[in-house]
Parts: sequence; structure tokens; C-alpha cells
Amino acid sequence: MAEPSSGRKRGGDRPTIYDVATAAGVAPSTVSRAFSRPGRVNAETAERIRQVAMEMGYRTNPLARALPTGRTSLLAVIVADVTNPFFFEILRGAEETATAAGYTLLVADVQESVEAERQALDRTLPMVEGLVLATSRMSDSSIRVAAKQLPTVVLNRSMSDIASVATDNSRGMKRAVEHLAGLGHTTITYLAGPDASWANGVRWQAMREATHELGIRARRLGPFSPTQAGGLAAARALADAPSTAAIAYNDLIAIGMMRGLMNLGIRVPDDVSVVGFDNIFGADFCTPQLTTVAAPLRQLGAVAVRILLEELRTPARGARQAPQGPLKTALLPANLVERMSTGPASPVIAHQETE
Amino acid sequence: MAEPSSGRKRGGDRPTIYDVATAAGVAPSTVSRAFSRPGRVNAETAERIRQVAMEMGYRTNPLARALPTGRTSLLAVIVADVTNPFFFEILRGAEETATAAGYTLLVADVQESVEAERQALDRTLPMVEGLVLATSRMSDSSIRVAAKQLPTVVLNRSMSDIASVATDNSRGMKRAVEHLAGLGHTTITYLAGPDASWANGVRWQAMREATHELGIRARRLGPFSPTQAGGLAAARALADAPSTAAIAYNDLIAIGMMRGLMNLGIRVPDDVSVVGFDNIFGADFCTPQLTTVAAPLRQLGAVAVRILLEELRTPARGARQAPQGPLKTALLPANLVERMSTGPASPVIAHQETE
DNA sequence: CAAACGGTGGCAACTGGTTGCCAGCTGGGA
DNA sequence: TCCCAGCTGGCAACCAGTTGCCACCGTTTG
Repeated sequence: MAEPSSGRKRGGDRPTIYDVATAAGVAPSTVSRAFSRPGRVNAETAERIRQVAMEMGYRTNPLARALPTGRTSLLAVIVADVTNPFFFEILRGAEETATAAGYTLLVADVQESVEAERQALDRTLPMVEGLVLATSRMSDSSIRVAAKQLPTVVLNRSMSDIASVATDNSRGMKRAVEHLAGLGHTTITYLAGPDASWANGVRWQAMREATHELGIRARRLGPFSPTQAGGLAAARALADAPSTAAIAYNDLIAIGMMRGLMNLGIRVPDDVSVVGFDNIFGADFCTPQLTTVAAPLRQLGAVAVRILLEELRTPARGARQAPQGPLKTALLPANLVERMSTGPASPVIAHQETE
Repeated sequence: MAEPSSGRKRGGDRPTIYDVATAAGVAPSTVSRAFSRPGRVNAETAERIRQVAMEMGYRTNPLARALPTGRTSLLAVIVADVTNPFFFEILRGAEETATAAGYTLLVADVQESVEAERQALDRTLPMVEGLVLATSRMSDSSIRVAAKQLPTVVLNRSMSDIASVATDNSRGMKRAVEHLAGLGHTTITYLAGPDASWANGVRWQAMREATHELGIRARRLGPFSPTQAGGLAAARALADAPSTAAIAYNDLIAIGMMRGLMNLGIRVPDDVSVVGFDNIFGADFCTPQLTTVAAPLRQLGAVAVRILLEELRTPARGARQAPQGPLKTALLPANLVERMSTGPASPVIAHQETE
């Protein structure tokens, strides 16, 4: 026997359905049903049981419930880097909707490491009912392995056979390019993020298309690490190969780059216009305030969880082999937030650049 | 019966200790011991079992293990607001040490709401082994109730009977006041945070002491909400009752206030010197870069988890009544990061203030 | 040579719910 | 009046491990 009548590890000494059953003069199974299967028990009986349970301070043990049913009421969110503000609002959105639905969030930070990510999955997979992979760095096939085990939604990554929620990067990028073109810029430089990032590819691709349509030139520098440090490197690269406008893979790079440019004596937006991506925390109080393509972060998290919940509600679906039912894939709109880091292309700059 | 031989909900169809036992020709209990109680089983037998288990792809089911033992390998961190950058590094620190020790973090965001916090506790308490309350807004007695159930560490709050990890606010505040006094400021205004915040009281108290020691004046405005919006309000309040130096309850207020002051045509640091608290993400790229009392955030989270782990390692300790053993309480040093938001008090300002 | 002992392995009870199946009771239709 | 069906409630078999206790075995000791 696991734990004799001796001291509990928990102070509560919580009553079980057996205690409640005895007190209410019914069988344990009836108590169980009174809670989990309303209607299966006579209304009066159920009411009496609930009454007694309440008085005894009974709370159903989630572990015990989870063991036979698999319903842990836990969802895992795997984020590439908790300290990246990109995830803050996503987490908030996910947490909100999960909590509202009676689920609890288990957050694993994998610090941009594929190895840590695999470990986190190993550890959490058996405990949770669903998975949100927020910008996973793993390969598609690794993700598929996980998705075979339980409902999975990927964020900001497109996979034909797995539910995903992404920002409409193309449209956002197009807006940014149009904005810069409208200010008279004729060449735009893209400061690339990690090659492993799906969004990076999409953004660059969209930029090429948008610039092509408008008859202006696109250039690419990088890849840079998606951090402020990466932005500093980007600033040096941009100083070596100047242009009047730059679009960064994300806000962190943009912000770091603006600092770097300032240190190099290059003014934003007078000499270079800078556009970021994501509209993260801080984009509105950096100097100058950053013009950026705003991703609907909160919604991103919320929608991901909502899709998960829906999938969990559907019947048992055998071994989750065939993705029957329409595979949910959401594309949320991004829009441009115009702030202070972009301005008209001035000929003076071209001069300055070459000095 | 819960689930007949019919289709599993999980694709894996994971083998159990019973399968392994059959395959290895031993009893299930021996398999169990081979994993959880090394030494209790003959080395050769154990090795053979492990071999077989490995081949079958056996993984022990954490739920099943948790039910009789209570060991869920889960720790809960309750944060007042996940979108507050103050928590980012704390979470990272907590996550790191928890993961290293084989624990997984369960993060609950309670959005500054006492009600949500109570709910989060209700939900997570039965599933986790330990609790980190990051700047809980609950009353001391509510916290004690939780702490009676399982090992608890509170962050940035001092409670005589509960383990806590805090920043040495007094010392940090003292440094900030000395810094400002050294620049010639003779009156310092404190922009208060929430009254419910323990740190708020400590900081104000420490500021009064420090100013008293140095023979300068302390003033207090507020309370303000610990957000950028609160900072905007603080800016208005400060404009109405000017002084040459201000220390904010936290960086968010400081940053919001600097923006507000700028809008009101008041220059930082020329007209007003501003000092924040916490050195959050963004404090180095706001305008002007914020001078702030740096809290060792990452360590804060790490130490909290470490204390928890240690407490979990100690014997069973009956019903956790008496806090036997030295109650761990850590005070981590804070230091002042001098950046651009503070400068010498200029007499000109006094003039401007009264115009 | 018997008793004592440490090392191993197995049995079975136990964690706390869930649920398939069955039986008793009641009520409605034939 | 009899039969069948629909409600209810109980029994007992799970879920997948953990662990107290006992038995067996070979060895050492008195």
C-alpha cells in the first residue's frame, strides 16, 4: 500500500468520493456520476450528494480523474524563448481562453534549442491533452510525430497536415512596402531572421513580390539572430551597404538596429527608415517609436487554444490517424502601425551614405 | 471499466510495466522497482529489464506514478500579469532550474485579479508539488492557507512564516537616493504603485529613511497602476506638483511617465530626473534610457525554485504543520544601473517649474 | 547442524476516480 | 394483468504505477 493511515503529505486530508458516498448513504459510483454525468443520476439524489460534498469540502482529484480518462485539463504551450516579448501577449491570449474553458496552461521555454524542445515534448506529452507549438524550431517531421500523439496546433508556421494559426505576413509586408514606397524609397533592405524560421521565408518572399509589383528594388542582409544583439549586427551590415529603408525580420532586430545605427551616427528616420514586425511590447517606447507590422498576438494565442479545444470536444476519433473533419487553419490579419521610425527618402541621405 | 481493449485515444499505444514485465519474465513490481528504486533490484535483472523496456519504447506514465505518490513533477508559478516584462526573466530563471531538476512549470496568469488568483490556486493546487507566488495580490492569510497544503515560496513579499525570495529594495532605494542627491537634487518625489503591493511599502519606507539620512526631502504621489498608463497619470500628477527628481515604483510607471512628461513639454533629465525600479526588458531602449534599480530577476526565479526543490527533497514532514528546519528566506542584492534619465538638478528648472 | 541474516523477487493492496453491465423498481401500453 | 421499457443505483473491473510484507535462497555464524 502506498500510504498507510499515517500522516498525509498534504495538510488537507481531502475527502474522497468514498467519504462522500458513506456520508450521503450512496455508492461511490453514484457520487462520481453526480459530478461528472449530470442527468445520469436522479436530480434529488444528485442535489443531496452535492450538498454533502460541499459540506465536507470535497474536491475531485484531477489526477485520479486523469488516470483512467486521460483528461488532465492541461494544455502545453512550447515557446521558443519566454523572454522574447513576442510571446507575452500570445501567452496571455492562450491563458485566457484556456482558463475560461477550464483548462490550465503548462508553459515550457525551450530557449531556442531543438534539443530542449524535444525534451520538453517528451516530458509534457504524456501529461497534456493538447499542444501549442509557438514558433517551433523543430523539423516538420518531428512535429508530425508529436501531432500523431495528440491534438496539436502550430503557430506562425504552415504545415499542410497540421492545424496552424498564423499572421498574414504577406499582406502585412505588402502594407509596409507600400508605405515605404509612398515615402519615396526606391530600394528596401530586408534584415533577415533565422533561416529555420518559417515566417522569415514568408516575409522575404512577400517583400520580393511587393517590391516587384511596385517597381522598386529589394535587397537582403543576414541572417541575424532575432534579438537586439542581432539588430546591432544588422546595423553594422546596413552601414556597410547603405539604403534609405529597411524592414527587419522582427521588432527586436529593428530596435537593436536603431540603437546600433544611432551609435554609428546614422539617424532614423532621417537617414534610414526602419520598419519592424510584430509590434511587441516596447515598440512604442523605443527611440524613435517603431513603425511596425502589428501581429494580432493576443488573438494568435487565443485562436490556437480555441482550435485545440474544439478538437478535444469532437468524439474520440480512433487513433487519430486520419485528419477527418476540416483541418482548422487560421490566418489572422496584420496591419501596419505607423509611428516615428519611417520618413520620406531624402536625396541628402544618398549623399551622406557615400561619404 | 474505463477503456476496453478498443481504440486508444493516444496514437502511441504505449506499453505498460505489465507488458515489460511479461516480456522480461518478471513481476510488474520488479519492473517498477528497476526504475524507481535502483539498488532494490539485482543489478543484472535491472539491466535486463531496462534493456527490454528500451526496446519496447516504454515510458513511465507520470499520471499513474503521481496518483499514489503525489509526485507530479509539476511546480506552479502564479504571476500577477504575464504581459508585465517584470516576470519574463523571473519565469526564465524558474523554468531553467525547474527543468534542470526534472520538474515542469505550470504558469498561471491571474491578470492582477485576486479572484482569478484564488481560482488558479484551486485548480493547480491538487496537481502540483510546489508553489511560487510571484507578487501575489492575495492577503497573507490566504497565502498561508495555500502554504499549509504544500511547499510555497513567495516572491518579493516578506512573510514571517513562509519562505520568500525578495530583492533588497532598501539598499537599492538607498543607492538611487544617493545617486540623485549626488546630482544636487534636494527633493525627490516617489510615484507610488498599488497599495496592495508589499514592495511598494518597502520602497517608500526605504526612500523616507534614505532621504532623511541625507537631509533631503521626500514626497509621495499616487498610488498609480503599475503600468505605462499609470505612468501617464503620474506624469500629470508630477506636472501639477513639480520636483526635479522622481523615483517610480517600477519601470513601467517610469517609462509611461517619461512619455507623458515629454508630451507635456517637460524634458528628462534636463527638467526632471527619473529613476525606475526592476530594470525590465525595454528599460535600455526607451527614451531616454532609464536609470533604474536593477532587480536580479533571473536569479529571483531561480532561487525561488531552488528553495522549493530543497523543501521537496527533505523527508515527508508530517502534515507540514511546524516549519521545522531553517525557514529559507533569501534577499538578493539590487544595484543601480545608471543610464540617461538622470542628470544634475539645475536651478533653471526651479524657475521653469514656477512659471 | 540449526538458526539467523541479507539480498531478491512476487503478491496483493492501494492511490481516487470512471464506466460497462446488471438488477430492482416503476409506469405505461397491450 | 402481464410485459417491456426507462430510470436509478450498485457492483466490480479497470487506469498504471508504488510499496509493505512475505517467502525463498544461499550464506554465514553459533
